[in-house]
Amino acid sequence: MVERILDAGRETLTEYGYEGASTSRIATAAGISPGSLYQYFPHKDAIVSAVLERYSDALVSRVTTEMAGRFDQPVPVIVRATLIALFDGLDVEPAFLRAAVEHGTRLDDGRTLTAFEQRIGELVFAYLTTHRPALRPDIPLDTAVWLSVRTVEHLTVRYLLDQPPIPQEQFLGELTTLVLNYLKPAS
Amino acid sequence: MVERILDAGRETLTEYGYEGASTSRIATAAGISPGSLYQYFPHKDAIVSAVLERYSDALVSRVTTEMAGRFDQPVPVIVRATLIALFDGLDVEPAFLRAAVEHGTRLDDGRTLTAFEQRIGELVFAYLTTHRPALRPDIPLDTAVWLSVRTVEHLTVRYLLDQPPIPQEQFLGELTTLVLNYLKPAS
Amino acid sequence: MVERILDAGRETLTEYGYEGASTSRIATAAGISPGSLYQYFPHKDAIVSAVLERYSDALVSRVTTEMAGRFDQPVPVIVRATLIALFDGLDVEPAFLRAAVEHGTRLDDGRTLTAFEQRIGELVFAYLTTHRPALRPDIPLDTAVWLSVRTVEHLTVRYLLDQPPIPQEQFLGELTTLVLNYLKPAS
Amino acid sequence: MVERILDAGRETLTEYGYEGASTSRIATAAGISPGSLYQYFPHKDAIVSAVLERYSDALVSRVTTEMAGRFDQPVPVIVRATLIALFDGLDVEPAFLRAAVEHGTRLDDGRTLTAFEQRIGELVFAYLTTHRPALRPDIPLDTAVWLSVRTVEHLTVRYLLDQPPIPQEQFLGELTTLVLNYLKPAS
DNA sequence: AATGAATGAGGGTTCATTCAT
DNA sequence: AATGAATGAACCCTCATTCAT
Repeated sequence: MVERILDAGRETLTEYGYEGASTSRIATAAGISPGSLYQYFPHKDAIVSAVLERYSDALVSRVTTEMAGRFDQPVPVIVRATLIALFDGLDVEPAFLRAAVEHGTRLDDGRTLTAFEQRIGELVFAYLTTHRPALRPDIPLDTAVWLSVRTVEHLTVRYLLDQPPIPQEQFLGELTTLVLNYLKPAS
Repeated sequence: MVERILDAGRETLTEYGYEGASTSRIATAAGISPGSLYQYFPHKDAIVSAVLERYSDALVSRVTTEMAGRFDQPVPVIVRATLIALFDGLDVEPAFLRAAVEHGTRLDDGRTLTAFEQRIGELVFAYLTTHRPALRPDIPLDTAVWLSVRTVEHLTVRYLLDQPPIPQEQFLGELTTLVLNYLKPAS
Repeated sequence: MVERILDAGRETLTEYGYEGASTSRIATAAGISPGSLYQYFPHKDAIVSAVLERYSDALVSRVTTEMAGRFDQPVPVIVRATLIALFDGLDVEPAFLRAAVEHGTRLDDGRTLTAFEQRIGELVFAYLTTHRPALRPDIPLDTAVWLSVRTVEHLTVRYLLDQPPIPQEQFLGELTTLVLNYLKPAS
Repeated sequence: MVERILDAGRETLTEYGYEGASTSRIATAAGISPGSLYQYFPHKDAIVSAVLERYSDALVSRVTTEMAGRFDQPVPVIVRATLIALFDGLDVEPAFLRAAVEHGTRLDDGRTLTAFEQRIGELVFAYLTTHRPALRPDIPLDTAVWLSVRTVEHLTVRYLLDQPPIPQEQFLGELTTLVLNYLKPAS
């Protein structure tokens, strides 16, 4: 049932956008009455947050799996693999992605987004730490991770949302270059 | 009068945030009645959009001026100067910046943001075109601009909004490195 | 307009009782839309409170006038006159009186009732002070006033609400006796 | 089981007040499910009424016992004893007393209160009848009882609820005087 | 041009009651 | 008997927009 509400929430978010996702619409989409929503969630925001958290978790999980299997591989390989995993994970209905971003932007509720970036950041930090020798020696790791994670995330989202006239292959290639050139030592 | 409404809109956005900026609050701040708003703007969103457009214009103008005076200078110099100009231009009241971002996220209204990026992009494109020899030879310029502009913009905004524990100097330094390493030829 | 809402509030209270007096019913009774209520009152309770305050004020005014014109008359005369003034003032539609009592009972909102009793009490206190020699010498005035006011008020309300099989003349006579015998010196 | 619900009802009334005493809270307090409430009571109000009736019964019983043991004693003695018994009986948690009064005020449900007053009234009537010679000769007994009972009850409740700055001793003394002076013959 | 009162659909939420299990 | 999830009408309140003045 929680599941059903979450699905309905996602549908509604996708169809009506962040602002248009009213409790009554969510209830209708779930095939239940408005009151029933409150049997499972304390208030509307909890529903929306849960929807996004579920998605965020799946994404983290996906990226984690991808990286975990390659901790011993060289930086270029893992960066590219990670980028692709993230790209694929974000390549859902654009309308839903847009709603998620709108939510992530919200003051109080940015938590889900922040948490997502935090988790991905930790992962990246761990990996880079073990590969420090392959990196630019003077790099401040914390800062580099902060920048990299947000850059990759944002560019991917924007690419999927705005659909600029850039071939997907080229986009991924350039994004990879962007990250690698930032991390690697001046040859 | 339009001016007065725009000022009021900005004030209200800053003080009450995106959601809290109701028409009646804007009207009050402008010292007029709610009805009068509609003499100058077709609907609320047009007001908010105009407020942000004005800000966006100022920002473009600022960056343009900065770059224009240095078209003959080497890439690292101009990149750094541009970054700083943008940083300073975005370093307004965080509450306003946040409201602007919230609005920029909106489906229909992303236009202002898009237009901003478009204009900055053209500028950067023009500059890079004239400095093509100093760049990585295989770089696809359109794409590189698309990536660079959005990266710089977003990271700066996030830095100002989230205030991560990164010294400003370091942030600007790393951001510069990120961009330069992406553009320059492998040495 | 405030007037119209207040009248509508009173009507609604009378017709539907305290619990049944919803904002939409009040708005309907006033011939306006629900939203308009909030142009004149900050929230529902303010409307109900104002309705009752208006009634309470009228009542205080009536009793005050009655007493004021007789400050120089002997205790029995003024007591009886006051009782009758109060009786007549409370003799409105029983349904409205009932709603008023329900409201007076409410925790937060008892203020109107308390204020009413306070004001009547002050009046009575002033009068009795000037007639102290005609009273039971050992009487604690504050306490006596507290008791008398609440007794008279409550018995009158109950009489009007419950309509016991007691002739009105007898009720007023006995109530007068009750108060006078309490105040006067043991003959 | 009915007992358990009644206890739960009282607890809930005390803790959450009249308005806050929802069926689900009562059910929770009783350790059963909301649905089970309806196995024992036709609707919510029946529960609340029963809670108050139980309390009312206890009160009547207490007063009855007190009076019964003194039918042969003089009026002042029994009046004072009765007043004190009532006072003590009403001196429960104020929150519960308040809830009881709120309920007693209700249109349909005033029955419990009325019944309480009726029963106490009968008792008082019986007593006064046997002591008629000690009373004011012209007193209409029915009416006198009606007035006395409601006066004593209401003043005591108000005293306990509003906690005016009157010492308890003085309150009881004055209340006794009020009643006795009303009943006794002009000396 | 300017007003600002009026609108009214829509928002999120509560809760007494029902009924399939 | 007992459950407790489901109901759904009703609640109070907000606010972008309109329009008579």
